[in-house]
Amino acid sequence: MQPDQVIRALGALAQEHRLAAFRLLVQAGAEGIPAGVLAERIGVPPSSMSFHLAQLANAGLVTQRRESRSIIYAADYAAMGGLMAYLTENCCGGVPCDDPAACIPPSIMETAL
Amino acid sequence: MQPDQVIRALGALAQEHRLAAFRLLVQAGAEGIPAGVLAERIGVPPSSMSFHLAQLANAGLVTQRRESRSIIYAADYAAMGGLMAYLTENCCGGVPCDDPAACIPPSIMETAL
DNA sequence: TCGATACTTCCACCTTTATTGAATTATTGG
DNA sequence: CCAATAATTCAATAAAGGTGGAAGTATCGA
Repeated sequence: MQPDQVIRALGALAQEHRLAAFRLLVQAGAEGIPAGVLAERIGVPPSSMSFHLAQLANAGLVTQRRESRSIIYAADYAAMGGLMAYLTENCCGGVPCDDPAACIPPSIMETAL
Repeated sequence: MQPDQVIRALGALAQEHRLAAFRLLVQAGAEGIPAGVLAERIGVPPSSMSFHLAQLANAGLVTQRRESRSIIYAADYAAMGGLMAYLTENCCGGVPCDDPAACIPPSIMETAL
């Protein structure tokens, strides 16, 4: 994952409404959620929701597909995994670690949760 | 970790120079790196570096301590762990998972890396 | 106490991002 | 084709974020 794409992804998630939308999509799974439903659940006008979804899509965090009149958005788990990997990369002083949970000491992990 | 703090953390990382600084600090470990060294390595003026470090500190991602004339910054692994936990929370449809690597299907994980 | 070093704070300027109503495009049922 | 539905694009505005020189604060050595 390129640094540029990582920054776009982080920037996309660093916004109240987009973070809310992404989490709803992550929970929804492959089935996804139509744009209108997301707008209603989050409580923003359709035009605002569309703006935010475009940002998430541009960051590669979500996919979109048309289904009749609706456009259905779904979380892209590959992108999410890539982001996580980038953030935990080198987290033990340059030594790549497969398991972030093991990379960050458990004692610290507990206080963080 | 509160949503508000998550957004601040994501926003702090969603910037070229700050992401670079944070990664250097993550690799440096508890020893940390002085502000001036970070500024030099990243290639930004001291005042800009100070601005960015303040954002990272405000987000709780880094700690600072004075050591003689230098102010030394270090990554806060607890905050990093908390952020990771928040992002992977509910990533399997509401079921909390201890191990994000297991949560995201391995096949997808590979294509992401 | 002076001068040098290491940062931070302040300030003005500029760029980017967020918000919404209104207009536009795409799709479907009658 | 037409009206209704679902979303997006446009445009104007407001708010937030980034930059870097200049001035201010803290620390140290002589």
